[in-house]
Amino acid sequence: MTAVQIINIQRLLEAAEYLERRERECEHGYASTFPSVQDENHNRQRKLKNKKCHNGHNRSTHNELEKNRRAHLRLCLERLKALIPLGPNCSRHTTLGLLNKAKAHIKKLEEADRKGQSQLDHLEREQRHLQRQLDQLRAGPDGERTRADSVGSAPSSERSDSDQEEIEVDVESAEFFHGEGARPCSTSSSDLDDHSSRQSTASDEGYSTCSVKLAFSS
DNA sequence: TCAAAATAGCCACATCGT
DNA sequence: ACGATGTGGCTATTTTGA
Repeated sequence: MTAVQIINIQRLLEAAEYLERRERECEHGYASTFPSVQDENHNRQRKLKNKKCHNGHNRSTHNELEKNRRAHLRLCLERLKALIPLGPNCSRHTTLGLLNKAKAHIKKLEEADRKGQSQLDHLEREQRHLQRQLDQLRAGPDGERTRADSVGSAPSSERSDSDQEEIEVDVESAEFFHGEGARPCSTSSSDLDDHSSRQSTASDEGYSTCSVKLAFSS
């Protein structure tokens, strides 16, 4: 089906809608304009003042607009419903209940985000601390080797066994956080079934833990 | 340019059906 | 009790015509 055919069908539907509305409005003594030609006749019609309606809206048009507005509200509510966990008895929810659940869910997400950020800060501080320790160990007790940029270079053959051991331990801890810490609030993440928020959280954590791993495994 | 008219959108209330 | 709908009123914005 081509785009032109789709447009034609769309116009047919609009025409049918118009005829139906026209027929309905004739019963009440009003007349509405065809939507697509409304723009063309816009100026001309503006000049013809509607004497039946002092505010320019006839009743059925106003009702249609109001129905559309409420349909849009319902659609938004349905979309909202799809985004929040509704629990076991999700068959029937009032509008008020749904909005309250959404509010609680947003609060929970904000709290999870705050905790995740806090853990990220803690891990970054720990990383800096361990990096300093590593630099000190490489420099040695006499301070002869002071190359701070030797972390990213190839492993030296003169590295001591204790250095090697500590690096391996750090890599393990980094791996642990990469696997387990990707979702820092794992205790509460089981009930967060919002895919988008989970994705964003996981990706953020994944990025940070990746940097931790790179710093230690090089 | 500006006042008046037209239009769009929101809200509250009433009523009806489930 | 709750949702859907009709209705009138109000305000902000846009359009029109002098």
